[in-house]
Amino acid sequence: MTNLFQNISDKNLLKLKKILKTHSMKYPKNINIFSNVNQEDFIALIDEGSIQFIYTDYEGNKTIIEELTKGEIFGTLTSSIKSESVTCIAKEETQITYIEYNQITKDEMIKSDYYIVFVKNLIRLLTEQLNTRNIRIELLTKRTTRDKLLSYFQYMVKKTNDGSKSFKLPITYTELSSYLAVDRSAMTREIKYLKEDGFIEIIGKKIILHY
Amino acid sequence: MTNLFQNISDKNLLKLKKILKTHSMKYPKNINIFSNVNQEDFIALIDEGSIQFIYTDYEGNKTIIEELTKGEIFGTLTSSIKSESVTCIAKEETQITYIEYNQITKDEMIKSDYYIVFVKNLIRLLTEQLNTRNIRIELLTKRTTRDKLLSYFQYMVKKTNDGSKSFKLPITYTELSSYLAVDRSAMTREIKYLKEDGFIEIIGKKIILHY
DNA sequence: AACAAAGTGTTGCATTTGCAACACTTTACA
DNA sequence: TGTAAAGTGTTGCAAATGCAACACTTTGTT
Repeated sequence: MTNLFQNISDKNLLKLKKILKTHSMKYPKNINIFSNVNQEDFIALIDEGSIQFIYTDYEGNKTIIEELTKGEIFGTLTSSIKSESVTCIAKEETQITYIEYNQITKDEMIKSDYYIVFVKNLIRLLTEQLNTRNIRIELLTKRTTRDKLLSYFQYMVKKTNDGSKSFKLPITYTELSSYLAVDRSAMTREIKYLKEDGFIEIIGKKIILHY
Repeated sequence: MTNLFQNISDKNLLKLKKILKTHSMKYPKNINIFSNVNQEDFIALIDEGSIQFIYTDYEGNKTIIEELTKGEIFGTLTSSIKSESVTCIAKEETQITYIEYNQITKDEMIKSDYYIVFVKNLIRLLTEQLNTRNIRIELLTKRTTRDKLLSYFQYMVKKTNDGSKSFKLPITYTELSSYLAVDRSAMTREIKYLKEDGFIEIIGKKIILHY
């Protein structure tokens, strides 16, 4: 996992942040971030904590569009921040560092020693995010809940990558249903069928694949 | 829409391509791109034409995961290229320019005059792609075909942005069903209901919203 | 420790959806 | 220009799914 400021020494990091004129904000749990976004384009980095982008439809139903945690970035250039029906809330106490987009490409920045490293990190971070989006899209395009689950499980096993064909679910089942965009109870039912059919075995949050 | 080489003069572009050691390939229609990807990380730019990433499941069902056209980029860092079950085919005659990832951050490149511009373009292109992914995810997480369609239509009207509440469907209905991950015939049926319920009006590929 | 809030598992039922099959239209190309 | 391929519209039917309601468990907070 790339860190936006990786390979930059602490001393240089301070200088860099000064040049970029970053500023940080702390948000308590459940607080709505960005009640009013009408500023310059910016990049936001999650220093600590995690956030959720939640879509609320005309009937009040809520869907988690994306969840970002420590180390990930988002911003006016990359997210659906501008949409009225999407709110961004802090899932826990969260600290965010803001970097104005213009600052990144100004002369002083370009001439600095750490510019290249910073830009490299930024590009890598963006491509990593693209990857996570592509993976979710691949899952969401599955025709059935069963296929979504089986694919998600396989993906998690691959990601875990200890020799075993198992993994520990890193989120709640409720969140998983939201991630896969299926009804929670219907998902629970399908998981039951998967167990009955011998595809999987579940001990708490540990899921073992038999396929 | 950002172009990877925008704001670089033709003369400089030639120099830049030399430094980056780009090379281009032409692919005829329906040809499988990347039969064997085991090389360095690279970025691929579509100069001309368009490509599709197609997922084939164990039963042989095909799903279009993503479609990229002229000006868009993809590559080992950003796509599911490595997956065995995903193939990439040229939808029409397509020319692709390859840029090895290492070349972008080598000294000679960094010192060149157009480095900043190039990197700016690259970052903007990546964020644009992130946006298109986020939008598709927002559509795919809708609970029903009706909601997917209504949201997609609204998005298209917004994107078209002539005063009218209408737009011209830029793809076939078959492709739309794949994009929204629903059965084609079921989608056609739902569109019929939407017409009957007065939500929309369709003249060929022109879709007019009444909501 | 005590309570509230969130998460989980289950089920019946209505609705939506996918699937398959078919006829017809439009598009592509040799 | 004629033929094949791809796209479109339709329908019956079976299967999958969402929804609602409920009980129970776990987690979090004061």
